[in-house]
Amino acid sequence: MIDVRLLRNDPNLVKAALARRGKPELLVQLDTAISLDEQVRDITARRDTIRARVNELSKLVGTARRNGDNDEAEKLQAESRSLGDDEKSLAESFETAQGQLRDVMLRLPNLPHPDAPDGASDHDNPLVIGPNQMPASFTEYQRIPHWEIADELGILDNERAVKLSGAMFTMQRGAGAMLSRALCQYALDMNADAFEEIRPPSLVTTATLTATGQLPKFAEDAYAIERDDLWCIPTAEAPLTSMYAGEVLDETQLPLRLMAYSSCYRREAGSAGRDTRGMLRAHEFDKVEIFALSTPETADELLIELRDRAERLIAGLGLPYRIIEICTGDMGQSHHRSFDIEVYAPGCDNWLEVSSVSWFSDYQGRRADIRYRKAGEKGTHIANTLNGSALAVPRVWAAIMENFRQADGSVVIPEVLRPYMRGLELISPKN
RNA sequence: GGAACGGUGGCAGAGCGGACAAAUGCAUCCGCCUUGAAAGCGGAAGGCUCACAAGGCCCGGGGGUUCGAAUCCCUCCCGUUCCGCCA
Repeated sequence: MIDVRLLRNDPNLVKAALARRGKPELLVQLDTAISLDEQVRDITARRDTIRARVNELSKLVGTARRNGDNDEAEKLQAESRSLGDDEKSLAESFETAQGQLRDVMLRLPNLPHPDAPDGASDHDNPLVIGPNQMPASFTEYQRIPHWEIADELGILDNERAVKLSGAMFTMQRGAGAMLSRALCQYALDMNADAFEEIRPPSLVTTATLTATGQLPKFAEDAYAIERDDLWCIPTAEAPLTSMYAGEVLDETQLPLRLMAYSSCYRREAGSAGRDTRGMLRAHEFDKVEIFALSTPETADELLIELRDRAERLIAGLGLPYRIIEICTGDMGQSHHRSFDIEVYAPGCDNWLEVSSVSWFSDYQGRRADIRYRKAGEKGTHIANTLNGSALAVPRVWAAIMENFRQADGSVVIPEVLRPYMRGLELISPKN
């Protein structure tokens, strides 16, 4: 959520920042929020005046009763009772206006960082790093899509996955399954120097998904378990962010670095029919997420740290990659500033988004109510959140297939993964 | 899932219709004392809203009764113990 106070005190600044997202309807929503806020404050003032009088009268009633002055008490009670009706109706108006304001605020996206590049769509995302590790040319035998390669190797069995769960579910087997697990272990081990490993729940409450911004606006994209009022996490970002929800941390605890392996569940409601083959888009996939809670002062450095860590993983695998920055028109709702790492897959002839690293300023922190206290200072501040996919398994898996395929059809396993694959160096059709 | 008992400040824990933002202890901070510390003595400290003050709100969440609710009633959530089920 945007800070309502900022909206109140400097509406033009907020308008200018949101305008950069290039969606005129946002400015209309903004005006709605501003007028609702005025309403709420007006009602609050009137309601509180009445409450103050009722509290005062109640005290007087108590005194009168103790002194045995029952006539006076009756009189005061009558006055208080009549105020009660006004209070009640004002309290109801307050609830209504407050609810409307909250709903509008929850749906408003975050303000882009001043340094985030302007742009209308993903075509305007500037290249920041790379392409790196790009070979001069690709061979014919690398120009095979991974689903064909994997099929030939017998390590991907999507037909049976569909039998079990329906379209857009995948299933790896044998060395393919081992490769998925190896990628996760690799990502976790490479960040264990600074990040505490968490194994979070995969099912979370509505409040948890609201804190990160998936709800209420993007409910269609998430799997809901209605009977128990739970949601399947679309990313470990959700549970990691809400771990400290409602808590007040000490500034010395920050930055707080966490990482988690989890399965991720996405309905992919808006992308039916896209990337249906292979591993590029699935309802369930594995990912290792890295996450940080920080003060606003250190957040920009942390963003680069997280990006560097994600880059190091991809570089370590020897895959061709590049890093782009997300422009204002392509930014996610909660994002303040954001980078994507893309890997080139010669078989698909495509740059695949394998990691997204973002800074959320205090947008999620406010929704989750995560605060910190500075030593020797009164009051609390909202924490900043940052996160990034350290490694999203399926697309990296696919890129490994296509980049490291040999003339004989076998696929070389990147050296860094071999310790996690019982020493296996090569996946060949015989395995 | 069933039963019983609980949920109060950083922690422990009293209060169980009116003077309660809430005793007391521990912890914290500031004085005094001391060479320094401990002990002792005295004092200060909750959060949110808010330019500030005033006012309002906060005793697990929500609703109700009442002139007035931490306190009574309903409901939900969570915890502990016992039973049931179970990897």
